[in-house]
Amino acid sequence: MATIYDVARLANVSITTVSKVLSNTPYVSARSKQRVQEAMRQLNYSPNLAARGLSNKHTYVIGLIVPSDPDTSFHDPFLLEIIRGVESTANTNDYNVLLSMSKQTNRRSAYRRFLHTGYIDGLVTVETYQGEINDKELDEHGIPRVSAGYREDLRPINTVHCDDRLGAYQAVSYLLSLGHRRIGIISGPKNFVVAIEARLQGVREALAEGGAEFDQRLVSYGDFTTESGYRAAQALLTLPERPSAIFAMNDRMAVGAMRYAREQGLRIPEDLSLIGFDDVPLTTIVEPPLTTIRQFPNMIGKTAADRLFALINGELETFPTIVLPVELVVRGTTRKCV
Amino acid sequence: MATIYDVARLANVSITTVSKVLSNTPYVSARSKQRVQEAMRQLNYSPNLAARGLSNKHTYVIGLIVPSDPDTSFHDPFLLEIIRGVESTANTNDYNVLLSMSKQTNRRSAYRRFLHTGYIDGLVTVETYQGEINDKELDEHGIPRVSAGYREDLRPINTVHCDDRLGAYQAVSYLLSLGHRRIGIISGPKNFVVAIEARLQGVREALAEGGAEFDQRLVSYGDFTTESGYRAAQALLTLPERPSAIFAMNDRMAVGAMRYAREQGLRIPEDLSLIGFDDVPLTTIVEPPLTTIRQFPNMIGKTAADRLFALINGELETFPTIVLPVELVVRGTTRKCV
DNA sequence: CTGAAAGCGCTTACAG
DNA sequence: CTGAAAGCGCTTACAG
Repeated sequence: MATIYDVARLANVSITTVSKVLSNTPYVSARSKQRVQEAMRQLNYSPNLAARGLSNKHTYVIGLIVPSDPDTSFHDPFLLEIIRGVESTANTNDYNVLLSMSKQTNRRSAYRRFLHTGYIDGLVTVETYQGEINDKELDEHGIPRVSAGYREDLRPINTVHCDDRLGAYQAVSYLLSLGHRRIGIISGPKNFVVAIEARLQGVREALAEGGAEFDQRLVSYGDFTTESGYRAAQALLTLPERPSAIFAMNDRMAVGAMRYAREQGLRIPEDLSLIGFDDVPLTTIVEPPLTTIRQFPNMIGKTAADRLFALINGELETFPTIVLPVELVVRGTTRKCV
Repeated sequence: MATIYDVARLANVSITTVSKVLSNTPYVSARSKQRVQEAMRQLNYSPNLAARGLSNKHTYVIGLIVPSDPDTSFHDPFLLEIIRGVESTANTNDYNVLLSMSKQTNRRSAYRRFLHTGYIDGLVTVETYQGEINDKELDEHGIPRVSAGYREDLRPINTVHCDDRLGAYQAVSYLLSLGHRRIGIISGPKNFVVAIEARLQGVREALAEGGAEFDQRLVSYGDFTTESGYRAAQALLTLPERPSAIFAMNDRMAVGAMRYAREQGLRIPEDLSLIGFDDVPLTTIVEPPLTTIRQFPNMIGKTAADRLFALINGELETFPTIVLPVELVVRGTTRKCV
């Protein structure tokens, strides 16, 4: 592998000059510049990033910490899109991304490897359950960081997520517009970092606006798995006065609910309307395809990375939470209440 | 951040000595060793990897290049498991992993960033379509590399994948044992790197052994998406003498086939048996749950990383293809032929 | 067992 | 505009 010395020798200049054309400094003669560039091409030269980082204090890599509890694998497609978003904008900025999916127990060591070894310039974290990320530790370290995806507004800075409140509001408003009055809610778990509270708030607002009442008995809690959706639907549909529609806080639980309803001989959407959240590929695989609230995980990843680079470059000291749009996608599981 | 100088000063030794205890060299007095360790703890010291790498020629990071064509997102859960496997064994070896999911067009620059910047000690690649990876370029570079997952045996070294032939053999043998004689095959695309040929070979062997004939008209080609499975099933089920069972080369196509069959009023498994490949979560979400051939992507990732470290450490010069087990998982879509 | 010194490949004041 | 020199934080012969 060619080094800066090889280039300098071939171009007949000093390594300082080579370094200057590398960093695009203005004060280099056109002649030197051209010769250096020619030499670089001939030698197929790329600067060694470790060396550059050592003198630079920039490593040109960011860390990406994502949860990987196999039990929460429900979010795979969503998660993968976030990763992909981060990765693609990192690439366009000539940055590499170091990935950590370590389990809870290894989290600490992931931090160590990432932070204390001087390997990264910044960090984006995707959180699901509370307590996964140690804010204090990270803040003390002082590394630029942005939190992407699920995170609730515990910390109203440097985070980007979708408009959870609005999504839930749209879902319930739509059901109300179809004439549904008794609307069951399948919520996510309370210790989940995803904005359960924000979504419930959206539900309440829609209900209030539609002149319907929020009934706590119509709220059932799941853990985002299909099975928990099945059980939650069971609780909801065996109520004395069963709901005519259900809004589930993710698609998988909606699918679980769908299965339970079917087993009970309920037709969808004739006897029960159903609406999910996320818009993962699964929604168009089930029959009928699931009406849902779409999120844009790729955009979440891109935005997070973009802001992180602003932080790293000092263009930003901090930034207020960025809330990304959601949209209602009407498919086959919703229908007028009869 | 503390440096090796800080530690040396505090422990009252030279940095050489600190470096020695860091690398666990035997010839250090117990006393020095203890003092150094104490100092490291007090300062919360971690060696700077860029510096170490610079003098070492080891960076302690491996690259992971995976395909990310949105169109092939079908493999997400499978892919994520491979990534997770690689990452976890990298971690236990104190290695970090640099991820690249660049699109085809950016592939080259991913290589550049990874290889020519001296950032990685080794590489694991996950390939899907032919031509995604430039073997020649990589071989010339001479970096240790292993290919994981889908890759066909074009290059019978340094690759790890599942036993494609056996999987297909098991699927078809099972259908034969249920009395099926006319068995439709929904194959993957021919330009896919996955071992389509090996699987077709397994099909032929099973058929021969069962005294049935291989009929090319019963083979339909899809591209691994649900939609292509739907269309392939259409081709197969409108044949003059329709098959009583179908083996699809992935679960998504099997699900597409399921949908088409249903639309035609065929009951599953009463009128048509169906068997997939991979065993992704989807299999247990559809109704009835899909009989399939299970792969172990996490193990593929782990094994690939493990072998890569052997390559990096010089314990191995090269290794012959590692073929991992598969297993038949009987669920609800297969039944005796009547 | 211990440490001074050179070197890994770059960048950045600094002097010319 | 150009280049000699110091320094980034480590490791590794080498001499003691």
